Amino acid sequence: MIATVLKAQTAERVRSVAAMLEEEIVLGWLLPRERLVEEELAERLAVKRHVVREALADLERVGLVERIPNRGAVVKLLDPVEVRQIYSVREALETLAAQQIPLPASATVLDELRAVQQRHAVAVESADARAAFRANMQFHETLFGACGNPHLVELIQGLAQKVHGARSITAASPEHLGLARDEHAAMVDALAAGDRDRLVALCRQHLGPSRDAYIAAIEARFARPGAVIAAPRG
Amino acid sequence: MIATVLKAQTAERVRSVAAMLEEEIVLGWLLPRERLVEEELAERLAVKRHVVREALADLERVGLVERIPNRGAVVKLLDPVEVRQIYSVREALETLAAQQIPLPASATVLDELRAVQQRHAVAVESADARAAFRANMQFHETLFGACGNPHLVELIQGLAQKVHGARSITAASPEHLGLARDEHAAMVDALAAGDRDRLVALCRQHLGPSRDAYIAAIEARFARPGAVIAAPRG
DNA sequence: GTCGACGGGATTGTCAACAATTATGTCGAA
DNA sequence: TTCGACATAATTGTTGACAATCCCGTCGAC
Repeated sequence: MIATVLKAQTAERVRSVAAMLEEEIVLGWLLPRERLVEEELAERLAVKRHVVREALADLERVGLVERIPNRGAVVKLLDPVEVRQIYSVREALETLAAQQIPLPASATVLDELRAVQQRHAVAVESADARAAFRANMQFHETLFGACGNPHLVELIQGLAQKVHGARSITAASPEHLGLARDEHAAMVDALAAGDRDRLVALCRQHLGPSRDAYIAAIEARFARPGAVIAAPRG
Repeated sequence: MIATVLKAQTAERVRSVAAMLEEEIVLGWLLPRERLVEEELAERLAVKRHVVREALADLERVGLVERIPNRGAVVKLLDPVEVRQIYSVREALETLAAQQIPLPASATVLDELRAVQQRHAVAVESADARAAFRANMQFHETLFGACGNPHLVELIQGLAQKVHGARSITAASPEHLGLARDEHAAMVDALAAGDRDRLVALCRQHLGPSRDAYIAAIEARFARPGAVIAAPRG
């Protein structure tokens, strides 16, 4: 949990701190609505306060964190409506990307994908949530990166980041991790076989469980007394 | 061209400065590859350097500006490949949004749209590029905002911002502005008539001219000697 | 003449002290 | 007890000074 940044330009340290905080959020170390105090984080991560400040600003832009002037930052909790909206766009974008991947996939892509998938499987096996998270991210980056449009990939990743706050539920659950691993394997098969319809369908299915688990968790664990549980929507 | 920010929280001042720089880029005051010196901007906009710094970080994240460590920021120039990629995604997202707008559009939306369109028409008539730009932005925000998914709208706006750097070509051209005005009018008609196919087609068509003008301008005016003109793609 | 060392100037990056703001706790009066 | 005024602590926001870095022109050695 200790930062390993000794000599680096600030920009990199900021990214590093932001990434670290993001992981802590995904892994459930930092829970929604939890306060993020600048000085405390600065000391814990062994950086100066202004670096933490910039990192928090970044995370706010991404949508993982909420900042209120003069009051500080907290881990953002999405309400179910927002989650559904985000997943709706994710589905459209990932479908779009999947449709543009040249099939059958190149050996380069397949090799890298299989390597990453291997790491993911190992991480799942050993219940290493952090490693699983990283491998999972890299799997999707590689997969969608194959579509050839970096700007599309950027959007897909940005949307994935937004719902990271809810990830702590699925990121540690063995069933979810195992399911994800199997679905990844199926995607690689579809890529190799050049079966576009199956690939697209798999990408779409892949989103469902995490979305539903997230929404369920919000309603079960983080619901505010008096908070309105909104109706489903597009 | 003078900032009118007297008393405000820093966050707002940062947004204000970022918006001002964005406009100067769109209007051609700041050209691609032009340097953005922090102290100079700070003095010109009557804010502290630290505010300019944050604003530049924002614009970098958006993609309007490029920052190199220890060397500062410059207005980013997209190459034709990137422009095509971005417009490709824009088309997909705007189509998606247009398909989700409830038809026929509500009176509220139509009224606001017509009001904004009116302002846009006036601005075009009087060749007020800045007002036209603002009205244009607001028109699209209102239009796509009607789809009901704020996250989708956010993505659409973000992509539009990315290509602002090239906007200086079309933002001042009377033909382009006039064409945009007419197309906006047609969109409002389609919305009122509940003609989804026409609406979607119009949104798609609306993107073409600015994209082509941008690419042409890049190749004609900003091409680097020795720069490779890439083939069309995606 | 070309190349590398060197220095000055311009610009960005870093920092810690200070100011401003908000939250929290205490006390007294009704 | 309950409420509000006030003081105090915790935290964020702001600033200017200083350090580090890079660009560029100059000069000297080969």
